[in-house]
Amino acid sequence: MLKRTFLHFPNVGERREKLLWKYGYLDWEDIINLPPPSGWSRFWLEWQKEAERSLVALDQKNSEYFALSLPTSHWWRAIPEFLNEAVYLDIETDEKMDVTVIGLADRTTYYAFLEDEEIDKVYEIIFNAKMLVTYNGKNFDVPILKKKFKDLKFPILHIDLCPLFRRLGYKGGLKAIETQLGIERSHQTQGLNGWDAVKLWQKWKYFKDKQAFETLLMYNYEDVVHLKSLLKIAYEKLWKATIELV
DNA sequence: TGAACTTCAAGTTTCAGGGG
DNA sequence: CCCCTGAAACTTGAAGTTCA
Repeated sequence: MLKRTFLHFPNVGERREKLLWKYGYLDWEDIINLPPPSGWSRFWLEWQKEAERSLVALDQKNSEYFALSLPTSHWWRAIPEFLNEAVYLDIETDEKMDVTVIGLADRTTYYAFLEDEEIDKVYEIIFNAKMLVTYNGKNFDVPILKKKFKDLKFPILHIDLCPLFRRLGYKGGLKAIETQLGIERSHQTQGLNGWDAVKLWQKWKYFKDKQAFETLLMYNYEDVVHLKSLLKIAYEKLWKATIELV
């Protein structure tokens, strides 16, 4: 999808991009190798230069380049290209919005960090990622982490699944969407929400309730790994919706 | 050729919604 | 309980088209 994206070319919006597809210009190579459609020659040289720059950026796996040049609402187009370098993030907090658990996953592994424990490792994992994936993380997880850890560097390419699913017509929060898509929670965490996670932490912190602690970690684990399946589903649906309109 | 109209892209404002 | 952004609707402005 990324290679057939022209929205970052000067004077191209969704309308002209669709027209180009219709005329048979399907990716950056076509822009470089084919002559312009009649009446569009005034744009052609600039667009060819941008197509060249985009090919170089993709070859260098430069996710920042695309995040900075594409409108945020179309960042999802870069998902397949940076899937292997994605980091999935979900945090839990206490009632004062203080971080209690930082849950992270990369392509192969899930990590849970408690409070400030091993924070260097958190910095490293996030710093090395080329794409960040969250649910409502732009409004919640990222601002909270940035406030507490001021020099934590996030990838600019941040896929927040919340607005994407809303655009696809799914109402409600993460758990509601999972139910609609047939993604199941374990028996242990069934029916729990974010506020329950706050209470589980309190039970552990003040009453050393080991069971509550285990449940909290399971809850975070499921939140984080479900992001992986949701990301793929969102991409498929957005891609189909974009192509259908051509 | 120039005035009126059309077509897009891009900038601005407003408000509803999901996280712990 | 408290936290915050983004999409939609509307406006502006540049460039193109039509027609006398």
